[in-house]
Amino acid sequence: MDNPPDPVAPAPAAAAGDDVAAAGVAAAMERLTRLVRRLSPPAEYSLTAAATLATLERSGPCRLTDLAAREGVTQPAMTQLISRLQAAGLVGRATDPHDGRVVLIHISDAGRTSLAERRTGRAERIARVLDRLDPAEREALLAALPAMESFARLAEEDRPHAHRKGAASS
Amino acid sequence: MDNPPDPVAPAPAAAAGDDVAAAGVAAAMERLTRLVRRLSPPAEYSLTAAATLATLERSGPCRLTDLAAREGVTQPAMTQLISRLQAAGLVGRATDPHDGRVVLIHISDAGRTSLAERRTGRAERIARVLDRLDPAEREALLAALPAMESFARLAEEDRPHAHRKGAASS
DNA sequence: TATTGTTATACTCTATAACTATA
DNA sequence: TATAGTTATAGAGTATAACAATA
Repeated sequence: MDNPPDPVAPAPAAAAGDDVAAAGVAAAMERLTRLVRRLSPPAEYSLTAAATLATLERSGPCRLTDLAAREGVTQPAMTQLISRLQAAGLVGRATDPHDGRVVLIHISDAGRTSLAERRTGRAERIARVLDRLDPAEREALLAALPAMESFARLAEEDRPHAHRKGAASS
Repeated sequence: MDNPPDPVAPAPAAAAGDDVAAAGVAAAMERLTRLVRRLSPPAEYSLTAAATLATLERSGPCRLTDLAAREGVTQPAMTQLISRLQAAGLVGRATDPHDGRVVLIHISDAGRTSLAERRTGRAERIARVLDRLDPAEREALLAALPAMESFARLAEEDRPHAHRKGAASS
């Protein structure tokens, strides 16, 4: 694939071998990302919407601000997303009795159903591909699932500060 | 951020077979997708733009229609994307001498440089996370990279028909 | 005053439909 | 007529800034 042309480049907190490993992981993630869009149903709702629903299902009612932070979007963006989801009947709003400012979002039964259907559809497609994968590779893929979970968790924790993103040029 | 104490139960660990496996893969992909957006803060250009550039770099000059099909977007969308990338100096257009209708897109040196920078930046972040991953898990993740490649390739072949509208779920 | 959330506005990206040019 | 690409227009999704309500 791509070979880092400079063997010097001392990464701040990474060993030398990790550079190559990271490049491989990066390439794989790039490819898998495109894949998700293809294996997902024709965009009944967006990726963020699906992720938000999943979070609500997994963690229960959640404040809007927390949701926004968790999904990596701004508060206004989450307000609008929730409004769309609410209009579609997939989530509900409720005010916190202890704090009048707070809005608690919860997934509805329809939301759970929709999420389940989406997952089923995608799982079917994935299963079809897995079925055609080399057994050894399938084994390797499944063996790496816990690692992916850990990786994702670590990566989500790894952003106390926004790593100098150069003033977002555009 | 404050409380991600979920004991991590992505798949109801059971030896049921491909169904469970697919669900696990689906969950991992869902999570990794969100991750890509966070680990790719450059936002210099979109995910599709990056993927398109990568395709052009990997496969050489390409017809616009082929690019659109390959990236899973419509022809007009690709026309506009290419126009943006061309305006940014990252790709170039050329007419096919054999067929006046055809437009061949090629990546420019600036495009290659930009792509390399993007990859480097992301690889650094990934390396930082990998560094904190449990050695056994890191091992498992790296061992699964070829499988991910194969999986992605198979999945891309698995769509003889373009997407149709309606009948979204399942 | 600080927070939680909403509204206003602008921009990016994508899709469908209609169009031009070449084969 | 069929194919390759563009233009026109609409809509989703997001961000920043300004605002209202509650603590």
